Amino acid sequence: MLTIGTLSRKTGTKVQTIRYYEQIGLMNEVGRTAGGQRRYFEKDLDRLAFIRHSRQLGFSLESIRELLDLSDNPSQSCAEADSIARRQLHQVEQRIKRLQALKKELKRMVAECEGDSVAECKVLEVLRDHSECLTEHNEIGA
Amino acid sequence: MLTIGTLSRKTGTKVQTIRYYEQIGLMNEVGRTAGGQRRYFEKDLDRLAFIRHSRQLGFSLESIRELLDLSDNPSQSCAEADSIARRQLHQVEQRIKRLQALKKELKRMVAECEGDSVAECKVLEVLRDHSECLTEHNEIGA
DNA sequence: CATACAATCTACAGTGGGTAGAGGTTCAAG
DNA sequence: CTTGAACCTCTACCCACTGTAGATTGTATG
Repeated sequence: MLTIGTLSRKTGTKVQTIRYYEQIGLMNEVGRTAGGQRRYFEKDLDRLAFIRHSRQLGFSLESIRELLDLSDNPSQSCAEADSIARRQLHQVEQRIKRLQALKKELKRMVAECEGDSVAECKVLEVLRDHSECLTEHNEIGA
Repeated sequence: MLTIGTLSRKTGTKVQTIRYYEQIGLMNEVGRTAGGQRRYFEKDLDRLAFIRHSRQLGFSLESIRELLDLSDNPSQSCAEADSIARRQLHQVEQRIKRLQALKKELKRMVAECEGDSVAECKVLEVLRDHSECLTEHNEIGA
């Protein structure tokens, strides 16, 4: 029987976060002591570790919910889990692309800035006038 | 005199968002018609364009607030604006690094998955056991 | 057995950066 | 003068947590 603090330490998840996962139905509701404190089994620890690892790989809680459902039903096809992972991979690749465009633009901005007063600051000038940009970049909504 | 809708169209910013920027003090409060509708000048349009462009480059609203302050005081040193931009560049580079680690791990996961039932799904297996990962990856808090 | 104190509990508010909707009013064209 | 698009305020919601207040419980030690 594990306390919530033990789960927290073993998975690097804040106690609040574990209770939050329970609240949104990602972690199961578990048994309580007479005094009302949560007590966990090893399987709960495994589930939490799965969740945290998936989060570290950037999966949304919704995707994780689907993955957990699949994991709970071992006779189903693997194709769906595969497709969720591919979707995630695609998203990560898109984000990298966008960030690389940003990086390029920021580098240029910083490199060209050599003025001493704000009046001739290249950084501010570029921000003022989008037309000075070489690439399309749109981080908003990334 | 420009309406909020005109600003919205010219900058690609939702009307709600412009009002939100006013609410948090990023856009100035502007004059109103007798009926209470906002009316803007060109300088407000410029300011909004600056904000949107900065957002597209990934700057936080807090950073943008600083940049606007600098821009409003043209006699100050350029160094601070430069440092904000460098900080942003650094953040973008860090995010790219993290995402590339994720991409690598996801690619491996997807590539190795050839089982047909969930029981032997490599994707789920990797998620279950972090020790199967080659790289450190931590998207959480990115 | 009593006490101290860390850990836990619930409930609610706040983060960033907006977005959506209800329900009402104003502006400008015809 | 009527119509209808655009505007107004206000509130609640999104994601994935995080922080705080104030009360209670569990456990180690004297």
